Amino acid sequence: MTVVGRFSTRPLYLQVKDMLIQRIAAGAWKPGAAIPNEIELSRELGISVGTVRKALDEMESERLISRRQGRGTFVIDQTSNEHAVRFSNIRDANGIRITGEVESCSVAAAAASDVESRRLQLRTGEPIFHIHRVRTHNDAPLMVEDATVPQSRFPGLPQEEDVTLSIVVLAHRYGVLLARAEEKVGATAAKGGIAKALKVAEGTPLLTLDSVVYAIDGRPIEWRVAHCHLSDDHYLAEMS
Amino acid sequence: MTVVGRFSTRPLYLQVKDMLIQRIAAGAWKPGAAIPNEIELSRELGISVGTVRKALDEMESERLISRRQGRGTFVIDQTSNEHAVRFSNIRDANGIRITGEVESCSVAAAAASDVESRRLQLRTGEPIFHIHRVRTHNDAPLMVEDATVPQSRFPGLPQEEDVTLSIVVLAHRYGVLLARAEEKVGATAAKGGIAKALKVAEGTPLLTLDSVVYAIDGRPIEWRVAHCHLSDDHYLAEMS
DNA sequence: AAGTGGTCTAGACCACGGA
DNA sequence: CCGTGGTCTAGACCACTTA
Repeated sequence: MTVVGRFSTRPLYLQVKDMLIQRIAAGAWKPGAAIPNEIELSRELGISVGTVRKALDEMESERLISRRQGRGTFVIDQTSNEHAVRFSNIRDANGIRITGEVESCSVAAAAASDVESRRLQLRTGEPIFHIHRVRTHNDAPLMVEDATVPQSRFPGLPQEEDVTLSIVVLAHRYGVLLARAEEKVGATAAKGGIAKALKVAEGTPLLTLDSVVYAIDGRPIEWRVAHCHLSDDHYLAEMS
Repeated sequence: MTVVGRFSTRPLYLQVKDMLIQRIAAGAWKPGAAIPNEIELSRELGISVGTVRKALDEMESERLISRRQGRGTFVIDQTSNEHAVRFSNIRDANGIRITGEVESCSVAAAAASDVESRRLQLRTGEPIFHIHRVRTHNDAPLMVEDATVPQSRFPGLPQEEDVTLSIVVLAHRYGVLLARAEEKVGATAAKGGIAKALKVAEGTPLLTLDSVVYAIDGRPIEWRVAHCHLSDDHYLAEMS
């Protein structure tokens, strides 16, 4: 039996949450698998069920687990279709989130420039990867994107053949749990290589997305600048 | 003493929440005022403190109240600067949400067209108001917007001199509590009257916002189409 | 010091899902 | 039927704010 919280002022339920998050990130339970029930967890930790419940409730609201009455509590599979697109606000005509399919892709190692280190909260010169992608949807060009990620979080990335993956799936493979993203949206005129890649005339208005994805520890994981040409698709922001 | 929940299967804490929301919408407590403490509410309703607490926790997450340890629980003032801009994703250079200042404004009564009735979940022909506004920020044109609201929710609106108000403040005056909004974002080229109003050349890429604001009962309150020219400002979407 | 919300406990019973 | 999470209770003590 593990007793938590004896020497910390951090609320017990947050300590429980921290510990469970760590266990999930470490892969103690596979995605989709059930975790021990409330009673069992409370016994294991030597605390009350209500405290475990509060930790689990918060984790559910952060999309780390899914709880269903009568069935149990399950680790969410971040790589599933449903969750892999959670940081894309682009939706098809049916309102389904899409990311498109990667048509071409290239990776290069580099040192962080001033602006890159600022957006990713690194020191200038820290090693990073640049990932360039062209995405299509229904065989039509959808977007051109340039992503930057810190090498420290994705060691050995260029060896992987997985740079076509969405950041959600990629982060999952490297044991990074994602929490949220911020995306600046703008309108600019297509020009040069971007117009060519998207097969539109120069001057066509494009949606530009400048987004940063943050891990559960609050640190930035990916900075991405994308230029999109949306035909049957649209960008949908939700506010509450 | 009021006893709730005897003849309903709806969870007690949701009934409590419903009742408190109704009281707030009815103006039983003024914005910014403290509501009775947990113990008092639980005694008044003849239920446990934990149940009251669960209702209040949900209401806080929906921005209806604000709770502060040692002070009390307060009704949020939706008309305050902080909350009046909550459905605008446009931010200034400092990252502060802005809506701009209304430069010109006009209102007209009309019957809902097909598309309007669809977006606002009305029947075609139901009475609506059209509100046209031009907004500036720092003396530069910011956006041209056309809003549509159902007359049923805002009886006698044209008599008011308040059509320059944001939908959040307006809804508050008519006893409507807002919950969330959805906004389609696109990029189009400026033309005609819109280019003139925004003082930009024809063909300039503009951000178009097509948004619907929903009340706490889930029904649409406002449909708005805006064309924005953002110079020092930007549009920021947050995802989680 | 008094009053508030925040945390934590240790139960009880209910609603749901699957065997 | 059993096991799960969901609701609800009735307390205790703590941390914070204000007077």
